[in-house]
Amino acid sequence: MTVKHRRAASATTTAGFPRRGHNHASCVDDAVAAADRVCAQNGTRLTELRRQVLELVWRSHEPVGAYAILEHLAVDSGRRPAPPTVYRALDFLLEQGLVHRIESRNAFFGCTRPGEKHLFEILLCTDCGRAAEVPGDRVTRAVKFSAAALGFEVDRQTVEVMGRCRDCRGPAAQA
Amino acid sequence: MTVKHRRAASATTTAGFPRRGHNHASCVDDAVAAADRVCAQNGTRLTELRRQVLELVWRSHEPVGAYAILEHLAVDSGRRPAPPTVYRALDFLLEQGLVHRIESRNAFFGCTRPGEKHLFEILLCTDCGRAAEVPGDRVTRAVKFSAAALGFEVDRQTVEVMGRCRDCRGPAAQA
DNA sequence: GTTAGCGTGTTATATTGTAACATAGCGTCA
DNA sequence: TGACGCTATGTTACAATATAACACGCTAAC
Repeated sequence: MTVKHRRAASATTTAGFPRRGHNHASCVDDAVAAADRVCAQNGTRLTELRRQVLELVWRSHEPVGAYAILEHLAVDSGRRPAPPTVYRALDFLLEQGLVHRIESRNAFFGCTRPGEKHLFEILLCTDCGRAAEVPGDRVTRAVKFSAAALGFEVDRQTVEVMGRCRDCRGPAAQA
Repeated sequence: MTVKHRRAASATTTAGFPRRGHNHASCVDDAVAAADRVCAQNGTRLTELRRQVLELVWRSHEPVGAYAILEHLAVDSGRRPAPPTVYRALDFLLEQGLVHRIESRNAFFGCTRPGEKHLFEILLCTDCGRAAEVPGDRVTRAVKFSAAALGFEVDRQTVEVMGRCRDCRGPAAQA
């Protein structure tokens, strides 16, 4: 809650796929800390349930479905909430900009730049299943450009890129 | 089936949103003609059912859901096929590159460049509900660029842009 | 005319998402 | 303090989207 959180450098703020064997616990911790901060700024409440759901989204770097979260909640806490409970928590987290929705998978994953208004693209590795968020400035400009040519006013955009991450491509791509 | 179809200029090959009051029947006709050609080239069969589904996808320039297609089939032809029937036809049309899927809507709409291997973006007008396909070369380059920086190998991409089309923005945007 | 392969039909069910209403917690202010 | 209002969560029921698995029939090739 103190000011030192404002620029806490960490794995979660790193664009791209994290290295194998990275300290994932700190990804989660950072995400929760950032969420606390963002909610405080926005005057909203990161309740216990919402925090739990956020942690479950951050359980790995693979996008996670709403019903998978529901399962994990059941396992972790013994109670099994009904779907609306999970969807409402996810809606909240989406509104606060703490998670993103991946349309092509009907799944969610943790935002790596919480609290910053930002446009982004999602890279999805079809081998390992992980997702990574990368800044979308360049793509956004390209989108705006072609839209403008048609008199189309851009409100928001979804860019999801399927392919293989460096780790899955093997040593050849590690350069 | 004759060679004159190969370059039939038409509304369907126009990128962007068609003008209000355009001759939509020719959009549909062109789409079916192109489908015949593509299937002939690919050695696949545009069966009656598949043609019907394609026509229903082309019923308007708004993306259409699988169950809406199912409804229309029921109305148009008296019989009500089960969901797998429609999904199989849609899968076929997707494979042949005759329709696109809009992930953020769970809906489908007709490809305006059938038979050409192409990368594209989808513009979705949140006012009138219409979709338009536009060439995605610029966006594709931007996507490749940021992916390459992370050693990510792009296979395919989904770019969906929400906003307002020129018609819906009114005269100010008609310039 | 038999047969292999493809396309479609059919049944059942899985997966994802929401509407609508009930209950509970919690701060505020008369 | 206790009634009120607001937000969050619980609960029930259902809607919307999608697929698995197996049956049947057509047709093209031999």
